[in-house]
Amino acid sequence: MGRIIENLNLSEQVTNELGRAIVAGEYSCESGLPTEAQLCEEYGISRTAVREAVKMLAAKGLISSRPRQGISVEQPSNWNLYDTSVLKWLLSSSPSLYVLKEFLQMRLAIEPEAAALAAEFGRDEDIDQIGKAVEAMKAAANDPSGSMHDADLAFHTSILFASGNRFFSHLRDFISTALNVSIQHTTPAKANDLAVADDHAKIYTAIRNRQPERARNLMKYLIDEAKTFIELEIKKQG
Amino acid sequence: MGRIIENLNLSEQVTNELGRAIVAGEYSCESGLPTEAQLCEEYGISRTAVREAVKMLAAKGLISSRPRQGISVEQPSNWNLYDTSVLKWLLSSSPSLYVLKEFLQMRLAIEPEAAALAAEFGRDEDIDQIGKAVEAMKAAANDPSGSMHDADLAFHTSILFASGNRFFSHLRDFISTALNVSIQHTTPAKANDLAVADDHAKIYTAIRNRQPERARNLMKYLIDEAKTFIELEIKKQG
DNA sequence: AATAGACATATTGTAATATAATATGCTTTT
DNA sequence: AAAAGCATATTATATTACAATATGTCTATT
Repeated sequence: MGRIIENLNLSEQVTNELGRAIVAGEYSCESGLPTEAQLCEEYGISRTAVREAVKMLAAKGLISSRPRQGISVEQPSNWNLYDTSVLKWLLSSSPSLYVLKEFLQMRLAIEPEAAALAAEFGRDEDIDQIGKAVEAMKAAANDPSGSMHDADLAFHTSILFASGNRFFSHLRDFISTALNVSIQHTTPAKANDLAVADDHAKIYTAIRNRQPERARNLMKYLIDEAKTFIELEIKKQG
Repeated sequence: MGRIIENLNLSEQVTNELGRAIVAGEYSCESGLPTEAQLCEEYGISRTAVREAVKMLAAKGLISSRPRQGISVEQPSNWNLYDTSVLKWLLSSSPSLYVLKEFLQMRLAIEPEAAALAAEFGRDEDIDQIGKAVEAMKAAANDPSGSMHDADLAFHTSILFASGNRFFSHLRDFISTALNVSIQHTTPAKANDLAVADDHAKIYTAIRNRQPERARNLMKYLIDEAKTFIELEIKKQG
């Protein structure tokens, strides 16, 4: 109420708040959600706004509503995890180290294959974009004001795009989120930045030289390192 | 499995129709969509229903709407391809052989890794489910009345589930859709059914015996065969 | 003539209210 | 005790009204 965050209109705000609450487990599958009328009162808004929020959450697989029965929470296995909002709500509620491990397992499946596809089928102009990202990483490694993080993101998303496969490209938000979480758990060792940039450059070169197997293996190695690091962290904490 | 209530309410019907039209390219990014008022008139329904449909489509990343500007179509790269509805609309409009190739590239990334994860971390009771699917495949191979297709689906989804990773499990609808499209393009060679069932059984055995690398490779081989077949088909037609 | 500001206008955003459809449980009937 | 029917709670749909917000046009000032 008091604080105004947002470009978001009313129903989007309610969607956010309800989505967060559902993913955080504040409403269970059994208990369900309050009725529309109750939600109206709770938020002090009209039924129109509530219903629009309900429809949006239903579109993301989080809830379903039926007459006389009310609004029920869908099983988590039906939630659309590849929806950016759902992912955001999930990260804001789960202990992120475990989610991070799941992220890395997915990245290990996706990214080496994407690199191989980019090397095999990628269009030259799309591969140029990977090169630009590598240059930006090198620059950021030398210049502390440059954003290594942004360049890193650009590198990985440009490879997904260069794969020429829509289903890979579309995972850019997913991978970006995974990288963001990764960063939060990685001690910023600026000294390594140049070595990291070099690892990335090697992948670019393999793609540029149309060496799918080499690109795949280098990418696999890159992510495996991060995974090993995280598994150590989990062992420490748990 | 097939709990399907084809009983769509009004806003869901409109969502379907508009979603299909958008994905089919009947509304471009530039032209945008008709105004809410026009849609009301076109479909002969109230603004409530139209707005709810618009909100659902916006939640799936297909459109966005702003005051005074109207409803605009988002760039296809923003569409949530991992939404079951969006996938359905996509398949109903695209030449499916090409989409099928993209599907298979994704499956080649996901499923071998999922099989390896299942072998490494899968819970025994989840692996049992894979075994049951294999038995069902064998039974269907001998008994023509049995559904090979359903058993095949169950096999692949149970491996995703046994991976223990939510992001893999959630791709079950995606993989199912891919398999369905595959089936449509595969000549039903009932004679091979027993051999096919045997290939699947080997993967199950590898997972059961906790051999991640073997499981990965066998699965890779299985999908690669389908991919090779499809690439031949594409060469024939194009 | 150029530019800032005011204003008209079209379109979505929000609200309020009314009625219909639909399940669920209770009651009545057999 | 089982079946039929009714009451009721809840979402589904429709209608109307007004608010908020951009966009373009017109006006006034320089």
